[in-house]
Amino acid sequence: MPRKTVTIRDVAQRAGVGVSTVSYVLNGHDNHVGPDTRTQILLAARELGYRPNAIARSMVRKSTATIGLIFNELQNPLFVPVTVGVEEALRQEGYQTILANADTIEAEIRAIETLRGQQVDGIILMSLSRRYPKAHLNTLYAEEFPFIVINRDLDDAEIYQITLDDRGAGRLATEHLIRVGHYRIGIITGPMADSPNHRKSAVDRYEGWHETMLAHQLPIEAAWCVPGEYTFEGGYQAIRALFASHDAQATLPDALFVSSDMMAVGALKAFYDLGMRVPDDVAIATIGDPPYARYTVPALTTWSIPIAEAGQLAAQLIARWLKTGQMDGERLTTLPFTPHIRESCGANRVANTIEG
Amino acid sequence: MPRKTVTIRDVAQRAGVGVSTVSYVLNGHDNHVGPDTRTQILLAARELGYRPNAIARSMVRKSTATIGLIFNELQNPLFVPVTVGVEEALRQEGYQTILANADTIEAEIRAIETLRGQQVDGIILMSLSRRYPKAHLNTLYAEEFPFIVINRDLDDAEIYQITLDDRGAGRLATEHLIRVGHYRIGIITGPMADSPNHRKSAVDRYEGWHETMLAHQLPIEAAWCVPGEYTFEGGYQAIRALFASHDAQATLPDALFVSSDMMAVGALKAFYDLGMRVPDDVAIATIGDPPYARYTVPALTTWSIPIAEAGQLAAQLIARWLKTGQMDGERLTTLPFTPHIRESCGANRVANTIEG
DNA sequence: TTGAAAGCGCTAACAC
DNA sequence: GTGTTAGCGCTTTCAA
Repeated sequence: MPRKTVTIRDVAQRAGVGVSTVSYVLNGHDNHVGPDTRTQILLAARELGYRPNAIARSMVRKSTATIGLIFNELQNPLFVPVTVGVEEALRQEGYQTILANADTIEAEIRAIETLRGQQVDGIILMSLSRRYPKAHLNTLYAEEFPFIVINRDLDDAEIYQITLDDRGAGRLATEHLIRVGHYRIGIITGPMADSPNHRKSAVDRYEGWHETMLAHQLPIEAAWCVPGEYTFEGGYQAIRALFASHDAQATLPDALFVSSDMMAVGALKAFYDLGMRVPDDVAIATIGDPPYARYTVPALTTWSIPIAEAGQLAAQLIARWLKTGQMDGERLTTLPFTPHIRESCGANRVANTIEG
Repeated sequence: MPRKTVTIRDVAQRAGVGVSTVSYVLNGHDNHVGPDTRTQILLAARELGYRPNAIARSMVRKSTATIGLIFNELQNPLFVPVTVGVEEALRQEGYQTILANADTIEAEIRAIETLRGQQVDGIILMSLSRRYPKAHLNTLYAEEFPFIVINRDLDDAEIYQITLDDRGAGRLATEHLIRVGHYRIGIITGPMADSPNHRKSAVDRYEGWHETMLAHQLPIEAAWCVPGEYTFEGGYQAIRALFASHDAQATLPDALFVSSDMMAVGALKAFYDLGMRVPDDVAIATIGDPPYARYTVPALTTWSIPIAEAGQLAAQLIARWLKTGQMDGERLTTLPFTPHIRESCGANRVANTIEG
């Protein structure tokens, strides 16, 4: 049967003391409480099966030790790693995580209201890398409400943000391809500015590739830049378009920066269907390291998205913010991608040449 | 600057009414409130930027409209779909989701305490399919606290549970293989009872395969049953063990029930390395439909785990429980797996024979 | 139709 | 050292 809830009052009564003493002991503010009183109280609490009511505590403390995590696009594969990163880091700092989904800006505004109504101490917003209206964020900021934005294309020097260095990733991947001995390097892009599904990361990765090609004075063929929308299908079709239906005497790239893992898997399938071998006929470098990236044939050489780290960092920052009551340090942190060199770029060609 | 929090009192004052009237109006219990009083109140609330304090409300209502979701193993790929299923369904019912991680039973007990301390209205436990101590669940049950357990090997007729029909899935996959024309069907098993990482699902899937083979009077060779631990490596090694190092005159299976998707990917790679073709040389049916299952070469024929549905159902059940104040209906619901027939079992052999 | 007032369970001055 | 008490912001009798 549902036992009547045990309150601090019951404990006090049972221990034969006042409620405040119980409160002190239970909260560890008991330097000034006699040791036997203390024992009595602890005992009484145990016997009664007392469970502190966090809600009541929150009300007087005006802090709930919970923070809200708002994400848009549940189906986004980045959702897991952020949530994990946030949840773990927050738990270590003594905070609970409340989840809120928000597919649109209106929903986001509503979620923020709800979360604030629930008196969360802070909010972490996990986004697609895309530009959104930001009036509601400015309001939050003006009210000095603690919040951190991850991976949003946000043009604001004041709001605390964590972004991912997609441009750097494009650079690194392209440089790796060059280092390994390629110079005819094409790119399969994600949803660029002209796509309805536009992501800033697609543009950034493209720019990383582009500036690296420029820096190395490598040829940039317009035909070697094919859109793939970050999807398996897109990657597949991009390869078909590039390799299957080309002019017979056209030069083709011998390496590809495929700017997302899903597209890379599509590309792999396309090459398989085309009877071309990766990395022998064409090398592939990509971005994003889902669990299966190491199990494709060949395993993908890729740069992983530091999204769990972003979640973790956001959690730590906000925890510090709440503890110190103010925010210091950089407003914008940009996290680097991590390389995972596997098989899809092959061994170093230059080295091979020398050795063999 | 952080505006001082606006309370119902402020609104009442500004509207020139009592707090209770404001409360009535704000909660829609205003049949008996004069229309202009009503308007005044709404106006005042808007002007002041009033935001109801859910914590304070919870305290008096003794209900927080939040439910806790406890999962063990954050890295479990099933985590996303459950969370999504739970969160979406709960949101529709007007509840918030609080996340809690708990890798061990001790952590689970603690998480339950914390969550109850936070006055969640109910708890959903998402588990590995494994047997755990359950005393703490019995306590919960005895206290009539609303909670639902998903996917735990729980021997209890009273606790509300949702389980997944792994055995049926094993049956379905094996039957499909038979239907398509195979009868020498081996199995790669997951962590069975003898594994330190034991999962009940592994045993169930095995049994599904076993009883189907029996039912069809098909040969069951001990050598065709190889353990793979549900991992890529395990799947890979299992195939090597089975096909690479066999006695020359030994008969080999022409089809395999690979009881998890990850192992199937490992198997695919092993067959590739062995120079064997799937499904031509050997057909593969598997369990679990991660996003990449359709993008492998060949695409996997598989039965997807109804885990999002389980989350959704759990959410709906618990919402109903909370609304009606009691639980009715079945204590145990077992959810079926859904087939995704793709390429790894090949076309129907019998049909091929007839046609060609 | 409306308002005053009594708590919900807890914390933290403040008094003893 | 320990107890009394005043709220935190809200809902909901109960009177008016």
